Amino acid sequence: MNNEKILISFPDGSQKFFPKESTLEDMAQFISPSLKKKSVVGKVNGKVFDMKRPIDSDCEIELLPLNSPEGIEVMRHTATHILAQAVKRLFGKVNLGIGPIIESGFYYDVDTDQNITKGDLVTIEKEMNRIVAENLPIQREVVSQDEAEKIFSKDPLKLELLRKIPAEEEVTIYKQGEFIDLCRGPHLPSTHLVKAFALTNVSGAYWQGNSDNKMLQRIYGVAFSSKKELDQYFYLLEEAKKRDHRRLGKQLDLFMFSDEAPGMPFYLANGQIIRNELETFLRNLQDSFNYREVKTPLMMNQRLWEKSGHWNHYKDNMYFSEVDHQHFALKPMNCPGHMLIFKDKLRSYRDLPIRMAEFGQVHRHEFSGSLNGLLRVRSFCQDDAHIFVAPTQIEEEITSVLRLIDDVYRTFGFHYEVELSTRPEKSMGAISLWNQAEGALKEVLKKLGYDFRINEGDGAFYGPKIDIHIKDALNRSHQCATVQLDFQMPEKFDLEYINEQNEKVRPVVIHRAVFGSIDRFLGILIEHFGGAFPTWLAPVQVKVLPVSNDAHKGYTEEVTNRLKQEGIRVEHDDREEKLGYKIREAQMNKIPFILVLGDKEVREGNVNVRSYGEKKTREMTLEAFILSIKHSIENKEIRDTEYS
RNA sequence: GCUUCCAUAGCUCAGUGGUAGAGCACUUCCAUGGUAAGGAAGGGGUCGCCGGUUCAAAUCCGGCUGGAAGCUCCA
Repeated sequence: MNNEKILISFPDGSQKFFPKESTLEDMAQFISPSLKKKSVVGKVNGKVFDMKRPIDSDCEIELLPLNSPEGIEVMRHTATHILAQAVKRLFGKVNLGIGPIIESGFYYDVDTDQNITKGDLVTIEKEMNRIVAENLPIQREVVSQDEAEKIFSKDPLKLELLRKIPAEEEVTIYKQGEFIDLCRGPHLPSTHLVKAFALTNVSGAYWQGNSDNKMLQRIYGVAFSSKKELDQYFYLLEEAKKRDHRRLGKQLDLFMFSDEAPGMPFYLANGQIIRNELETFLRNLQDSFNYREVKTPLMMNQRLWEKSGHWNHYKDNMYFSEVDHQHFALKPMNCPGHMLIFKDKLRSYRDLPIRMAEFGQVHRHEFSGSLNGLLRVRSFCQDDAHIFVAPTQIEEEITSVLRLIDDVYRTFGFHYEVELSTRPEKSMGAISLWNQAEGALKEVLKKLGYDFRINEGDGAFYGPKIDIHIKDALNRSHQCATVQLDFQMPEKFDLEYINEQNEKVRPVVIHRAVFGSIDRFLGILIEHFGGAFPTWLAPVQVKVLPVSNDAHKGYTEEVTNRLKQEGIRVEHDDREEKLGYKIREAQMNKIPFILVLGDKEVREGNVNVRSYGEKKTREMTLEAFILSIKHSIENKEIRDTEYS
């Protein structure tokens, strides 16, 4: 210890000298013992520091409690060390990979001969709790590369990580009890501050995310600053499970799957109604944006795919068939078909832009392990369109596409984020063209005032793209719409139009989809609305129930027929069952409106209306009900109950 | 495709080597007039498929198919 002093500034503006090499813990202690007790980590000039890390120069500090965002992150990080320590204690010979924090928790990748199963998680958790109870102080140490290599000489994965650390960077290790880990930190001062955690899952994960590498066992956990938040987490998980589109799809008879066609959905009558509504909605909107709808074959000669470049980039994911010694492929995309339509006749600049839309069924052979209900399938319907434009029309046309997308998403109440994806490694065409295309997209987004994120290297192989991510009712993000610029396809297919100077020139193609996949979009809608669809989408919009079949059958039939005439999807439940039974069933089927008709309604020519999710009923004339429900359907009103 | 787990009645699930169970749904009968389940009886399963171990397999082992959570991939 020397006598040098450093000047420390606190958040309230006050300042004080401390001996050099003082720690945040010392400073907290100075202010008050209770602050020291509460603080688990701190910020030094905005950077998160361990409580016990010596400070050697003047700075601004801020002390943070466990329930601060930084505190929680550091706590999760410490939790993952405790996990690794527990696994080492229990399984002996274990090599550690990486153990980062993720949303709500953490994981650690471990390499061990022993197979860790979900059942082992309980045992590991117990050991973790023991380590927490042991209240092990956590110590940070700066070491040299050489020292570190000695420490981790028996840890091949750690050595690999260590050798990737640039020479100018400090190498730090963290110790708690017998456990040492290579780690950037920071960490909590002691293991007992990890309060509320649970291990959730175990799965395989490739070392360094590369499928050529060894597969490690990844143990997942969640951790929060209080037991209450942990409980809340599991509660929300339960809620999400209740909304799972696979479960609701079964419960509401929307769709099914069969072993005879893995990854390919069968739509039941109820689900097909919703799909048709979605299609009709977009078809009408596209009409107003001057699109023309086409239909191309499901299967085309393999030659076409070789020509388009899909063969090279995508053949492993395509389905093939051989008939009459000819090789055919099921289309994985609609674009080549649309290119053929464009080429079918001579085009003039006066024809542009040509907006060619198709609800096209595509087949893609996805890995069996990635299939997931309607969200990830092997056959789906794209609301695809290809817009052929002159280069000068790009900006205007993209602007109009983004307007269309906005119209659609607003209808469902989706907020969305915009992302620009640039040239991937496996790309086609000249880099200068790519740069030009990326520049054009950026320009439009800026002009429209979108706050967009750039996703380097995530573009399609033929061009950069704008992806739209929607946020659902549980605040989960889904990529749906995409707008892609393509200079390659026109080149490959030698597309031309005649310009003002009577010269043959190349058009540019804009690919775009709004729902993306109707199947996937339906899956997202099911979860977003929890199965309680807005009236315009609901498979059954009104259920008509007589108080007594004997006395009110005539009137319920009359009302049902009247609603049918008005184009409303209505069902009449005249089974010999109690009224309460029928109401329960209608509610469980999440039908927007129940009409109960008895003596009173017959006498007054009224209907008694109960909306989904509500206990209260309203009495009104049949005509008033028709007017109101038709208004709701025409305006595609969103019921507010689905956000509750 | 890879790792781990799972597959029992239409659905949700119980059943750890000795003759297949529950609730809901379904069928029949009885009852039945006002906003979330009226009562009784009955039918229904080659325990995903194929093979092995065993006197005996839903149960143990192997393969296949399908599913789940991740990883990888996603034009």
